Amino acid sequence: MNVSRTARERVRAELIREITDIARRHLATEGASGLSLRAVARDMGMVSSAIYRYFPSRDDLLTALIIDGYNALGEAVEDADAACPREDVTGRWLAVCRAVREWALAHPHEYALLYGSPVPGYRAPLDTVAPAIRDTAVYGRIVADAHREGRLSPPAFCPPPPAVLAGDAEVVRTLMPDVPDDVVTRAIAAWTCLFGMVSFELFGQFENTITHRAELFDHNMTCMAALLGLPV
Amino acid sequence: MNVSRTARERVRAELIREITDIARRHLATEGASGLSLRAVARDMGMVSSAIYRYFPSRDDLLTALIIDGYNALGEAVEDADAACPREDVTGRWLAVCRAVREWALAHPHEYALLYGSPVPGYRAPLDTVAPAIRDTAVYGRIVADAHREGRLSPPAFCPPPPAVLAGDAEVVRTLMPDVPDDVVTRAIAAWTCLFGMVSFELFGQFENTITHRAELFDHNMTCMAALLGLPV
DNA sequence: CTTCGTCAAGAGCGGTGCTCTCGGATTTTT
DNA sequence: AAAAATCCGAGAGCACCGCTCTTGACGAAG
Repeated sequence: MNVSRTARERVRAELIREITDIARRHLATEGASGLSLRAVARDMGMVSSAIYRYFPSRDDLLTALIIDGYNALGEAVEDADAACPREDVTGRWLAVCRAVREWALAHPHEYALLYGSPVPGYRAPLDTVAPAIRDTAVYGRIVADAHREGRLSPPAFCPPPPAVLAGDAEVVRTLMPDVPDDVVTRAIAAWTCLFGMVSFELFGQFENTITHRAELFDHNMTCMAALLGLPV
Repeated sequence: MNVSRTARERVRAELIREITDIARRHLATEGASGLSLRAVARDMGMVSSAIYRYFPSRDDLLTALIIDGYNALGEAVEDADAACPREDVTGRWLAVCRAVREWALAHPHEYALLYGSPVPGYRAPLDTVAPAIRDTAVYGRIVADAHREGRLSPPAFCPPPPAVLAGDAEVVRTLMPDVPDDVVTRAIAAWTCLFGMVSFELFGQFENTITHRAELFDHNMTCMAALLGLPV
């Protein structure tokens, strides 16, 4: 009965994969709010109600796409990091930045789903948090490596972080062990600046202003590396 | 005939104002995608088709809300800047940062409309660009003032921006006259970091991680001031 | 062979943006 | 003052949406 059950399960898993694939294609062309179960069903030659056998609601389909998106971005970031020599911490940081930007440019609607305005009424389930920090985990490893190997010399012009942030820094340190508080806050600043740049570019804030976006991005991320204390 | 014409025009203008007010209320409670012309019409005791006499499409209503939002944020930023002594450039920068964050926290859905994922299929008309840069214009004035009065001493650890960015810097300089290229790129970095922080906080990226958000925000914006070369 | 769970299909509910037409009111012109 | 042009609200209607419920077919399990 195990084999027969897996027979049914297999076709079911196959259909789920096909639904998410088509949904991702729709997402790429129409955006999150244009994702319609009926359209997906139409593309599959199914009747719309049949989709509900596999995804109980539109939000559940969205959750699947969000998890896939986080994993895709996380994998891109992991690959970019792995392609660098481990001791070249600045190169790894820049590679991660570029990987985020390039993945976002290649999948704008998926990026918007992950880092743009939250979908109203949608509450991200807990299954999303693990994939959501794959990229951040890579980043934390880079900072931790740089710190452990003594390659981190943060410039002294920043005031020390207030003591009240120590608790939050403790939480962040689970991703970048042993890193001191002031480096933690700068790491957050650099990370938010990275996503701020990508979001500005993708969401149209650079329209009619910035034309050489890759160059500006690289330069600003290099400045952020310097702010972090990485050798530039 | 002028007075009679304005009679009609006046009730028309009044209705337009009432529609946008109700729409803004709906936007605040349901978000952009929950904004429905029929619901607005229902709230006004009107029939849905009547709304189209005043806004030819949902996108036009959205445009009105976007323009209002940019103006509200711009005004908040202008007020915050004006409340500071003109020579306290660092204080003005911090006041602007806090004004952006506080306005965003008070009007999350409007902020999402302005700086979040673009509404698919929606193309912002040209009327939005002037209100859209009110806040940036204030920022530019602060940087320009600081530079003109010799209060800007950018730390030397950043590499100079590549020459290819000179053209873009020229465009940005319309908002911050006479500022050198390297300060322009840092100014962009600080500005994107500001909105990156606000977006991260508002869009849920700090969930389960950062609890003292105002303190982290202030500290990071102070670091950005230092990066810019403002006295800290 | 019968029972039971799974599934596709269809009808239907209430909602959406948007269009069109039809009268009535108002304004403008003659 | 009468006639013409304009504006406007109401209603019906189209095609779409998410979602629910029922029905009937099919295959696996006892």
